Amino acid sequence: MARPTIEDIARRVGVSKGAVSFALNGRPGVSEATRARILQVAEEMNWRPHTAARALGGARAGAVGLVIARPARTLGVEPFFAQLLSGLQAGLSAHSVALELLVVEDTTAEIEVYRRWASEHRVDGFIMVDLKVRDTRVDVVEGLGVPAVVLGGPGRHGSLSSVWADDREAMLSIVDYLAALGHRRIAHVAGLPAFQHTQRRMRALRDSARRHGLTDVSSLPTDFSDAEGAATTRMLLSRPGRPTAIVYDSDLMAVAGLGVAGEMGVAVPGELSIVAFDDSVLTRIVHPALTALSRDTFALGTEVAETMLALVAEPGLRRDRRTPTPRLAVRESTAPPALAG
Amino acid sequence: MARPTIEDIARRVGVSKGAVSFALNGRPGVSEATRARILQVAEEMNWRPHTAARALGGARAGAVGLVIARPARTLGVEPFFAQLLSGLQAGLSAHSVALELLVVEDTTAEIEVYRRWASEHRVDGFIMVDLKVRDTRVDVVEGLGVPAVVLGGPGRHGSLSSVWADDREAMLSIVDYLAALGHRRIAHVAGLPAFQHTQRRMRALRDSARRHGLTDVSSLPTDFSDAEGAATTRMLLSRPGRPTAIVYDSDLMAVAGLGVAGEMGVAVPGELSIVAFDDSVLTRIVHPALTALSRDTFALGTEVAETMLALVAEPGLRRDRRTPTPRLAVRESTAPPALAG
DNA sequence: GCCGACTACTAAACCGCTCTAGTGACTGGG
DNA sequence: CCCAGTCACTAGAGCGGTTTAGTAGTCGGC
Repeated sequence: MARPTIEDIARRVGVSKGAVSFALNGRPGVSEATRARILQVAEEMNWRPHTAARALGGARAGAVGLVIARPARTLGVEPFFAQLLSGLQAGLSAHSVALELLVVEDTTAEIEVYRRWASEHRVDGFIMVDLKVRDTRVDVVEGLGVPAVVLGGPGRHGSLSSVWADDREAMLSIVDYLAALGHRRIAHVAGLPAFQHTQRRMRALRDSARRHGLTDVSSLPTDFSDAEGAATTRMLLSRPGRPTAIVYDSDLMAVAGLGVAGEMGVAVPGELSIVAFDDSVLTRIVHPALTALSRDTFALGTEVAETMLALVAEPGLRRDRRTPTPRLAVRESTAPPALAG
Repeated sequence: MARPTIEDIARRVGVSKGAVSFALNGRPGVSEATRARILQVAEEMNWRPHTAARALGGARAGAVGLVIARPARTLGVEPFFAQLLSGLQAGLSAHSVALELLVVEDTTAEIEVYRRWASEHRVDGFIMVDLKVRDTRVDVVEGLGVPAVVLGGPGRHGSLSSVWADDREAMLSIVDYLAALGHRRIAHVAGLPAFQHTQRRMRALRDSARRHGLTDVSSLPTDFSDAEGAATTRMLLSRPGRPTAIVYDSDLMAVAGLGVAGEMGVAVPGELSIVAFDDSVLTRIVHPALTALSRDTFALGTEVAETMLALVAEPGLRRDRRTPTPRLAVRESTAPPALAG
């Protein structure tokens, strides 16, 4: 038999389609005896629901959408995304919800996809990342009437739910640590300034510097690429009064920076301490291993997934979930600064 | 208006649903004038097809499935997958086909997902990776009657289509190069021996060694993790008569190996040459940059996507596509072996 | 012994789209 | 002038579920 439908089951059991539907969905309207028989026959015939048919009736699509606006080629290099994806997967697949993934070039295209997917009834909700300072996506998605979870905060994300880690606290802990080691000239190789989290980190750095009375502290924006991370490092290390410590907004840039230091003969951690704002194998397999802010990105993903599922189950709900503040994993790339300097 | 349907359009234009359907799908049955009016109204009303409704009629689902059997946490670290994903995305989204991604624990679960998705009519085809030596998935998917593309070959993948790069040629070119530099003791830190591509590479290495008259050449299987890559390297470097060159089956393991060399005070490339069988930013940002087999994984992804789309459009088609043999990108990690040895 | 409430079910509408069979108007050939 | 053939379009059946309205049958209470 090609693909049994509930009609086939109904015929075989000798009841109506409706009864079968009730039985299979565990809702009242059939006796326990009948339900058992129906379930048994369904099992025998190896019946599976036809998702399209279900979705047509106005029910769930059984999938959530993740749209990432980045040049497609660069997605591959960020361990963060891959980890996040894994976590999302784990959280969603436990409930048999699929993840529809799409990488687009820019925010305009991203919005277009949200519109399309929503109207095509393709997904039950959206997951949004990389929130910008003044993000046009928020309004659009709010207007779509489809649940959405924003990764990142606290910040301007309107009425949408969010899951976030405390970037500010994290940055403060890094500066505290470096200052305690004796560093007074600290540079911050930041990410795209358009992003909310970049802004939060830059602000935290400034505040912390003031608190510690450090005057030679600065943030330098980049586009998150290893190329710009390396170029910025090269620039920092070749100017007089160079920093004794650099904080990188991603592990990838930190590793690129470490490469530059090696190339320029700057000893790490002897002459330069390096801290990465993100952790992954990357920071552990290089030599020296990098001190890094270790947040469990995988867990972050599962957290987002769960929030998403809760929202889908109960529309109108709003949830803001703060994940544990990441802690600093101290490795070999940080040490007190050289006395000269 | 909530969500316009073709019925709404039909009413507004003053024609029947059928006519609207014909017009919107560019098939004959309506005059050009009517078609133009319908398209215009559809545009005005911002109509979008309801994918579920379409799929219900027996048409396309508009998505293809990729199931990866790996411990979810490890997915994040392989640049290869992320790159591949990007390429797939690019190829599919150009035709508005979505990618349904699922990470499962093992092959049994993977097969279960294929079965479920096929019977749920959720996807139009499957993309399979990591083919094993005797892979049970092939038979199952063949029996499902859903088109599938296998990444990797040439090998046993039954009647399924495939896209592959020539691993054998690639390994031969690496050994040729190392032999030409003067290396005679070469080790190969391989991946999981259960995989077809691992077997092909190991066989190629053996054959090539014989051809070059090299006797001290061996392959050591690992699980592809950075941990086992590092451990194997440690073992290799600490035994007497250690290799002067190591070929790693992935860029991640190569970088891990480089870290071990640094830790053990073995100079690269002075005392040890390192070649990675995969390329990504990883190999370029470390210092020294690694000589690597550079295949365009992104392009591989788009190639797979196109093959998939062709198969969906024309069921029964079978295509075996060989991609360009990857070429060796020589960087700083390879040099002639030290004279002493 | 009748009414109302409840149970266990059936029949059929409905979701939005596709596609086939059918219809009326027009055209052209004999 | 009639008939076949084409064209442009309509009506409506189906796809596989969910859901609502309706209907027997049973039971309990007064």
